[in-house]
Amino acid sequence: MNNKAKNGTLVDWVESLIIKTIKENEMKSGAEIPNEMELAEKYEVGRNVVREALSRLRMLGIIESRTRRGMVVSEPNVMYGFQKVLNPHTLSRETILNLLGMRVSLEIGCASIVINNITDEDIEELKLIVAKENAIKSQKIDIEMERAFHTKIYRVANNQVMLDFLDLLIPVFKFVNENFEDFDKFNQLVKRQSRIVRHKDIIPYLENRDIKGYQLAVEDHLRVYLEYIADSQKKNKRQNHTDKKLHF
Amino acid sequence: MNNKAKNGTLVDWVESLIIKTIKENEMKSGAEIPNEMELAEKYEVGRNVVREALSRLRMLGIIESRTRRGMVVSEPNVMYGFQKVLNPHTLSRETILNLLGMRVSLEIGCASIVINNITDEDIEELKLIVAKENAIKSQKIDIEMERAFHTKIYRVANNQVMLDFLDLLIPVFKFVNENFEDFDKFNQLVKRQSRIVRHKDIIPYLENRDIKGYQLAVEDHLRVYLEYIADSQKKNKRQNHTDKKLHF
DNA sequence: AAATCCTATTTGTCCTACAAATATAATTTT
DNA sequence: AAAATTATATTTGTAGGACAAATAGGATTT
Repeated sequence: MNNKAKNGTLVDWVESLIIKTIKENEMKSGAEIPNEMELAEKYEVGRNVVREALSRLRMLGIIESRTRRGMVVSEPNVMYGFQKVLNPHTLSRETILNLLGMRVSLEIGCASIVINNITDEDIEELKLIVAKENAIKSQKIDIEMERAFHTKIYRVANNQVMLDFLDLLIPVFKFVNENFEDFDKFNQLVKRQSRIVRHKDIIPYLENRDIKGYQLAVEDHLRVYLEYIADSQKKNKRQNHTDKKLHF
Repeated sequence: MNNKAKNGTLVDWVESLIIKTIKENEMKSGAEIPNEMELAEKYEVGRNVVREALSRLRMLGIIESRTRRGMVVSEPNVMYGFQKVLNPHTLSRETILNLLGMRVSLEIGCASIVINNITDEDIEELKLIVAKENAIKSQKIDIEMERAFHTKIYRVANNQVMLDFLDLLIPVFKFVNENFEDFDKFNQLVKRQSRIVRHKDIIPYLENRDIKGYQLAVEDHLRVYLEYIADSQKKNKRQNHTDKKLHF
């Protein structure tokens, strides 16, 4: 087992080899992985190196390990690693805008799936959420209601991965609202043009199972973001600076 | 620094503390992180534990480290961790279908962004791809062309994260085509209904900057998947089994 | 002032040791 | 003989020491 660490570290190398083995052998969830000492001998590295590599896979949920019982391949939650990376403060403005774009696209794009799946009870639930939304005027609770509404929609789409993904994006959205100074301008601009489509305006399309109407309504509902993204892409600057304060 | 490892391992605990610190202090890319020994002392754990935790963050791109220069926070590629987890053989059928659904939704949903951004040169490029596609009849190259076309579309959307995401999904799509026995049925069913929309059928809508038409065309282009997803969600079985062969 | 060398620091790797958990084998009890 | 108990061995989790490689920063020489 030579060809060690061509460029990166031994840990990177071992990690890639283990992943490669799992993929190439088409190992399924439950398949056993050799213990740490065996792997260390096989790859001719120290046990620490193997442990670091395995620790990474363990974090992603690719493997599981329990004392004395050894390690097995496991089915990861595909969004688990993603979550740790979604820190708006470390992401570039560009990446954040890209994520915004994905959220908007997903919501518009899943229209036909939503319409196909939605039941009358689902619609009743949505109406309830909207009713609460209208009753309370507080801005902060508004965000919670916004979330409740969209979560319900994704749940109708019957897509847990998408639900997880979009749930992780909520803090990113919040961050844009609170920290991107130029965003508020767009918010007010769109308001002035009175193109605002609220949740309650969307519901009729769901009731009529009108895919195109629903799609247009959602698009208008998310208009602010679409405009903001379009505008930002032109400028395409970075809003990211380094900082060397003492944090720990 | 008590409250050690309530439930998980020390490594999990330290990992979460470091991530927490980075988030709560709003540390930006470039901010310095204490060295391994300091962290070990701070959290009252061995250096190995700290190293494993840091190794995980390093893998995700959350931090970078160079000998003697210490470690700094860095901007991760948000899709880097995702990539390692996307092994169709370990994912459940349900998750794979969810991913299919996301791909389809993204492609339909980014229509307005695409139409807004696309230039005449982009359209010429797409025509070139389609021309090649028509010239060659081989199935295998077809997949490459399929990829080239969609990659170009996402590139027009000017969204690198989405491009990365969908690029990672390509092997998953391939897997569905090759390994989900019931998928071929749908393929042929849709073909029989002659609802097939090819890439060349899509291009006119782009030329006319017709968002709705484009959206419908893309939806039809991906009809197989929509139907397949809808059908599978009804059954919602698992197609995942354990396997204990010797792989290493 | 510039170039060179030296030293201290920090990450990367290897190693040994032991605790905790637990699967398996050995022993005792019924 | 079967069941329950105990003992043993194995494997992961953690700690800590040692050293190599790289290199930032200071000391020395040119």
